[in-house]
Amino acid sequence: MKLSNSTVTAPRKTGRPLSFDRDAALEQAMLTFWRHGYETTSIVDLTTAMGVTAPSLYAAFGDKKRLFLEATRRYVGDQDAAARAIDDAPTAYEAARSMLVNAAIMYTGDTTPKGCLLASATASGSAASRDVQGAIADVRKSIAACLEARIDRDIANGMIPRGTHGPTLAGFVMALAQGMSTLARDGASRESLLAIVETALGAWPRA
Amino acid sequence: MKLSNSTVTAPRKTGRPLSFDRDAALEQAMLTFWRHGYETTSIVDLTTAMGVTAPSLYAAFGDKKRLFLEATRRYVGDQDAAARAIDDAPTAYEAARSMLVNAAIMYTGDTTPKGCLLASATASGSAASRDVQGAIADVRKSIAACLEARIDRDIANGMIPRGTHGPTLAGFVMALAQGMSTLARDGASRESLLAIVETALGAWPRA
DNA sequence: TTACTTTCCTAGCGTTCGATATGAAAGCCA
DNA sequence: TGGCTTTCATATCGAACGCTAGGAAAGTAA
Repeated sequence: MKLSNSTVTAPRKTGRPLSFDRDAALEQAMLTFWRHGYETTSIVDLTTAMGVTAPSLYAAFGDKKRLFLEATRRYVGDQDAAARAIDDAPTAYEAARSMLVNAAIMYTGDTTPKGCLLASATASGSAASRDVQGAIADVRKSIAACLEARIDRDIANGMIPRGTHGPTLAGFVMALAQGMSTLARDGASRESLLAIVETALGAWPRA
Repeated sequence: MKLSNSTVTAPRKTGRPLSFDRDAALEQAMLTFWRHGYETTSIVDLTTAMGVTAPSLYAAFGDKKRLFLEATRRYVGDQDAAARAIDDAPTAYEAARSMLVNAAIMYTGDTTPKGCLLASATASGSAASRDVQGAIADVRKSIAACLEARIDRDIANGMIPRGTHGPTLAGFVMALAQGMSTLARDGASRESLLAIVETALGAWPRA
């Protein structure tokens, strides 16, 4: 299941070359949105973090909304390995486990903001940014659908009891992952989140 | 365990009386912050919803920050019954269950915004509002502490296996509650959240 | 060198932000 | 009635917002 779209940037042939590393600037933008959210990050916050002036930002990324969506694709791309792990895991249980463990680790990095960009950056916002909120919600839903599909495979294979409701089990894992983001933002340690994951997996349906 | 502070408003003796219902205006402010978040709600949004001009808002509530904190106290007050239910529940299991069920119901009301104000209103924000984010985090932590104390009682009473780690179990319940807010914002139905709660409770430690 | 293309920086656009000065209006109390 | 207190509506304030016009600068292509 595909979670991210890759943007192919056409190489320039003439004209003055870019004086900054577009990829590194996007990384800084992603980190800034991750830390401070979409609407609550200003253009000045971004230009400061990216080391770029406002006109350069707009020339390279369009506008604030498109920069955020591209930063989000980059963030999700960091989780593509986890997405493949969902499909390729030996069982849906192992898929959910690795997904939650990876989340616990990613939310508590030393060199990155705490929590999850998808959980916090558009958790609230004005009516003017409803489209952006919806775009991030769609990313969450695609992850849930990926997990749900893996769970349904195990239900069909009999590795999960027949009576199990796939959407509920997937929703349970998603809710836990999103909620762990709040705990991480509140200062929870990586170990405490990993312990919560182990406890949560006790709810996995057994034959 | 106490979760909210009540503000006693001294009754006026002289002067022109208030032309609006302060309590009803606060209710509308609370609903607006609930729907759109703290920083992403403007003063114009508030004055429109409250039916009050800006100078009246500032005279009655101080400033935006104090209005939000008072609105938050009002929101938490709506959950005081649930907080007492935690302490008075026959078991920690029943406390967690009623807390999660109440959350699922509260997050999916027909006449209120979806999700949880405590989970979304300050999920992200600029550095300028770090104090407000911290205040809301403290409310979350006090709820977690309340639940954790109830769990510890059951561990001491032997109603929960001795090896159980109270903070982890409380954190698990908190993470689920916070994460269900995201699902509710994404359109999850009340029934789906209640089903997730039932699944999650399968992780509760058994003797 | 001379066009041509593209990015660079400076400065500032119009709008919205949170918050307020000001004086009239509306109630108590003498 | 005449103070006195407090709230009212009008009209902003300076700062920050997202965004861009305009011309110099730096590269390629002829």
